[in-house]
Amino acid sequence: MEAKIKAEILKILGDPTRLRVAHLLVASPKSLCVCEIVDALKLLQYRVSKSLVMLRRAGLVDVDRNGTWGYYRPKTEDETNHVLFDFVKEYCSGEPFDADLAGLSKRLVLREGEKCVVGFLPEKELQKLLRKKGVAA
Amino acid sequence: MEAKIKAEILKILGDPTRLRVAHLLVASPKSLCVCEIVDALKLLQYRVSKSLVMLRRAGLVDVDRNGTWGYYRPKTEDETNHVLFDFVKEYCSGEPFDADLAGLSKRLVLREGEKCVVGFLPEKELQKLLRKKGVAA
DNA sequence: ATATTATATGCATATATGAGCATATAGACA
DNA sequence: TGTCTATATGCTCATATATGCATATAATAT
Repeated sequence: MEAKIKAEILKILGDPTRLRVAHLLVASPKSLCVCEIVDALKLLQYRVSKSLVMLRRAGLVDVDRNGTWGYYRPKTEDETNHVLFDFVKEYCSGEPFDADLAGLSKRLVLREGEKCVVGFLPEKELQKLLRKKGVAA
Repeated sequence: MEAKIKAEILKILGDPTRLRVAHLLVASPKSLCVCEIVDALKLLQYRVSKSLVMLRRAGLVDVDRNGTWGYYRPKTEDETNHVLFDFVKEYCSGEPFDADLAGLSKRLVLREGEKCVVGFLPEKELQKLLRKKGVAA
């Protein structure tokens, strides 16, 4: 039954953590690795990791692995997903989604050559590195 | 937290029965009473009734009561819902959603003066009444 | 080799949810 | 009043899910 699958997918998005992760990926112009998502959303690593597993199982996201780092992105190859992604982008406005995106922009400053080169950091450490890069915290 | 509420709403839609009911209401040009939904979707009355309660609690649908009959409709007064409804309409294509709408059209033939005048019917009874009205089953 | 780091996962437990059935409520009408 | 009938809801059970923690895995760096 097709309704079961479609409902299943909505159920996956029906959790605050997963919705924030999905929204971040959908709204981000770049693939993101787990540590970047952790820092942007300020969530525990295992929570993000588990969310990504479920989003992947649901066929919503995919990962390009690059050594230890995994770069996640919305699975746009699947035509069916476009409607869903457009919706997520429009539906997830306001807080905390805006703050999530702001957190992500900051964190992405730490990339070097389009690559993630640090893991997830305690807030203080992140601020310090950002100052070093000359970015206002 | 706003994400919690938005996720909550998606979770409500994340169940096949509720998704079918929601889609039927969103796609229907008219408010529908419970018995019409039951016949269109061929589900048990208490399942439809419970789904409607949850959709109502989530602020997605509303009811105009008319004696024993309750006419349900998507709650469009809530601006936030428009994005959601547009999505549901687009996302819920194919089966069983198309068949649900077809079942609804047939059932709506039984209305008299825009009002529902019969409760939910066993399949045979429904067919008989439709033939009486001169509609191909 | 060893240590470190990024990411994934197993497990225990508490809680939530769905399915199914019986029954309550309340309006309509004889 | 009493009986239909449309709709709502209470209850129980089985299953599913979320949470939190500890730890596994596997690539990298020293």
